[in-house]
Amino acid sequence: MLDSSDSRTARRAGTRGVPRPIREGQILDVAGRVFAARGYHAASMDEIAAQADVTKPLIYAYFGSKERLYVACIERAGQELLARLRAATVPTAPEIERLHAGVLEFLHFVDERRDGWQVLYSEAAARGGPLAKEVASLREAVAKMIKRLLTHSTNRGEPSAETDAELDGVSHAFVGAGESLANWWLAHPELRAERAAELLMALGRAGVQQATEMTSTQAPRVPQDPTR
Amino acid sequence: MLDSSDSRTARRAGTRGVPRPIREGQILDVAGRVFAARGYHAASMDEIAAQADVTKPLIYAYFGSKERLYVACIERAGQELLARLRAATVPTAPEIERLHAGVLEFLHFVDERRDGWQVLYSEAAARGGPLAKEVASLREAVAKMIKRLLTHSTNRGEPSAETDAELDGVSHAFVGAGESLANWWLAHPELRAERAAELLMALGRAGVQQATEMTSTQAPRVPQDPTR
Amino acid sequence: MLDSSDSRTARRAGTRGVPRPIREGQILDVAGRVFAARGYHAASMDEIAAQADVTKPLIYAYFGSKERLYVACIERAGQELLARLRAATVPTAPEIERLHAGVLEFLHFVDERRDGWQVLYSEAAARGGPLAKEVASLREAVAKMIKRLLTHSTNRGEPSAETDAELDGVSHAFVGAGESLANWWLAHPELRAERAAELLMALGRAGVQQATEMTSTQAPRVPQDPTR
Amino acid sequence: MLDSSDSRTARRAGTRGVPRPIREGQILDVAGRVFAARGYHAASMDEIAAQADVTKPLIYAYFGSKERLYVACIERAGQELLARLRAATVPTAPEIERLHAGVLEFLHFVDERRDGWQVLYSEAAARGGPLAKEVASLREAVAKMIKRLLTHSTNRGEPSAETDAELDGVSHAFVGAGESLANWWLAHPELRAERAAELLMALGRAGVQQATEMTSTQAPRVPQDPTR
DNA sequence: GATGAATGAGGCTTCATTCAT
DNA sequence: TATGAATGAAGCCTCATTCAT
Repeated sequence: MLDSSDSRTARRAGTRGVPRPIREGQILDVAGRVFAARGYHAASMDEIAAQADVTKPLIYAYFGSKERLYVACIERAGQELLARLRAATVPTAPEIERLHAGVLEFLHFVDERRDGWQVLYSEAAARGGPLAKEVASLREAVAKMIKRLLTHSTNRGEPSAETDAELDGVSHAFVGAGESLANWWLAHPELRAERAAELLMALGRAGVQQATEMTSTQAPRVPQDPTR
Repeated sequence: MLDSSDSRTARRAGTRGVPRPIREGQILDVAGRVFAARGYHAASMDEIAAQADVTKPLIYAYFGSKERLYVACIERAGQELLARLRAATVPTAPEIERLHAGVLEFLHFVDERRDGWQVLYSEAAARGGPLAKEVASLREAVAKMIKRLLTHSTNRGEPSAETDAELDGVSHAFVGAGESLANWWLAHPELRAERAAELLMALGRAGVQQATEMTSTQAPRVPQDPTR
Repeated sequence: MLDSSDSRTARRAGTRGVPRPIREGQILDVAGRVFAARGYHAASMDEIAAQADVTKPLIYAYFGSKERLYVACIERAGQELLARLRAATVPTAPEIERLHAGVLEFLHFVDERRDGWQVLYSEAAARGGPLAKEVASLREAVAKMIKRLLTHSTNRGEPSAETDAELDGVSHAFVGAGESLANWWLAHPELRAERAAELLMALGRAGVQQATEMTSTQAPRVPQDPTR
Repeated sequence: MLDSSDSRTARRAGTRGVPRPIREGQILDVAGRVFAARGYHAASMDEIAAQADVTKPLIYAYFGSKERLYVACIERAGQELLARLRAATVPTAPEIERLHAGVLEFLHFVDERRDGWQVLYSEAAARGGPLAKEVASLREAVAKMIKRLLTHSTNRGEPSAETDAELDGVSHAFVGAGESLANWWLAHPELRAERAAELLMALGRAGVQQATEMTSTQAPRVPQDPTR
């Protein structure tokens, strides 16, 4: 299945004496690629070691376990994503523009760092173990960012507990929409990033609208048909 | 040593002579639960067999392989979901109401058949093998349904190729929004299904709006701020 | 690996009420074919049952075990071979002609009953278990027939113990030559059976010659080059 | 329960840090013995590992699979046999002497390396898979050597296509005779190797004679009785 | 005379992980 | 800083065989 590259026979190039941080970087790069390509469970330390041109004991010396290696990958990609989102959404701009900028930045991240993105997304739904937690908490972080944007853009005092839950819901829905669109987009590059962002923004604006209604009046349960 | 929880001594009740279709049902039930709880890779045939109170060879006799068992689970849950969606969205109603009914039905499905839903969602993003394919094709089916709703609700002839791609994108975004909201909702049952559906519908309406613009005029790239 | 003919799903034609001896015959035919094609170990009762259009319990009712089924196959083929050899080598003819007739009959048997032959030969060399014994004893029987032919054709009283061992050796060598030629011949049918028999006979005559020398004088250890 | 022969408790001496080539040798030795004793299918990796005082994963790391381990055994024994045959049959000697030397060397090989020989012979006839192929191709190699000896000893230009096939047949017959005699001989060591070789040589000389006739004139179909 | 349902046992293979240098 | 050698545990799968009708 893995070609003929038996991990035992793999001729190692034998780069020795590389300083630790650099090696860690190399390893994380490869690990990210492999995890993205195969998913956590199906990825094997053997393959990662072979592709990183390093022996397994070294990986264990540096990362301790497969799980910790995986977490390190997620962390790296996740922190980068968060940082880019933060940097892109300067607080002085109007909320709607911040959202737009964030969405665009997200799409760029996905585009540029396919592997990083896939590793984040691929196990997003996997259950069990502490693996899911790591990813889930990242989604939570992004959802929180979105929620803040939604809330702030309609500043009318503290939302009620019920309204707060609904805001959470909308945020998660929006995050999911972004993920799903991003994944579809990876397979359909004919759509320009700006246009893809537009599509998402349409949903975002709907979210803001919804949020506005929710925080102002008790939202009507059956809104009249807007297409009328 | 006498601990009855020894995995090697797993107590089998030993119901014998059960007709095949019934056994298959039992097994699928259990398998769905286990796959949902652990994910495909982490689930073990041993655990499924033990919980189904059956020996592994029987499962292999009936389903052939772990993968085929998994596919059977997906198929069952997926077909049920699709059927319910189709039944819920009677073609005579206005598009927006059909969407609303579909969304509601989806949430009910998720609520009633947590396992069925989780098994569908859990590996949605996993890479490799025919496993992802099965799930992906199901998503595609749902996305197609959504797209049809979006398109029909704005009847203005054939969309251009570019517009068509955008409709695809919106549909997938919407599907992702629904999945994500559903998953969040499972952990936050304080929100009533009707309200959750409302939240999604807000996004859906935005999608319709977007679709309307796209199919009528060449959509303006930078729509004016709706909050103004 | 076995096409899609899962033994569980195989639609049985459902011939019921067939008298036992006939069913046994059918089963033996199929079993012979399968054993010949796959070898004893690789052949599975499932496949035999499926191909014989019978359920496994029936085979067990009739033959008791896989091993006994195999032995039955060997026995049937072996007895037939021995019977044909005996019938072909009428005792009144000169020894050399009897040998020739036997060789020819053997080749005909191999030709007509490929499966029967293969099942005899295929495990001829396998070690372990009582399986090898069955085949080995058959070879022994044939070797003894050969030896008798060799001995009788050079009647000069009782051979010494040492000479007797050598006669055994020659006989086994001749049997092996026949088997090997037969197997080669199956893949090279361009050679007519009569001609193949001729080839073997050349070796046989050499055996007789050797036997003659052995039983008459003390055979010279280094015979002069006959090509000179 | 405290029986030390519990297969689950198989005492491993635990020699660690043995260089790979040496371990490979040890493993091949054991594997050859086990394959020879049980045949390919009946041999179990568990037994081989236990007898080699090594764990299974090591064997898999070094050989990849049961089949490849088997092939490695065959290759080693086969290459040794071929090498010895080549070394023994120096090209300067007359053909008949080369044949004699080869036969003797073969018997010595069988005698000294019982296991090596048995592993070569045991599955000689087994059907299916690449296992048979490996052995078959070795037989072919030996048959070719024999054929060359037969052909060269009767130098009369190119044989016709028909004659060529017959030469092939004779060669295979001779190979089979040798195998069979060798196997019989292993159980009857009272015969000295030189004498056993003599027996085979008698057949060999017959082969040469036959070859001579074939390549000179159109061989008579019914040669007169040589015992006359 | 025949079967659908079921199992105990065991085989091959792979994986994450460690030891000793 | 790095590795060659090695393992415990567990997973998937298949097989010959039986029970109950």
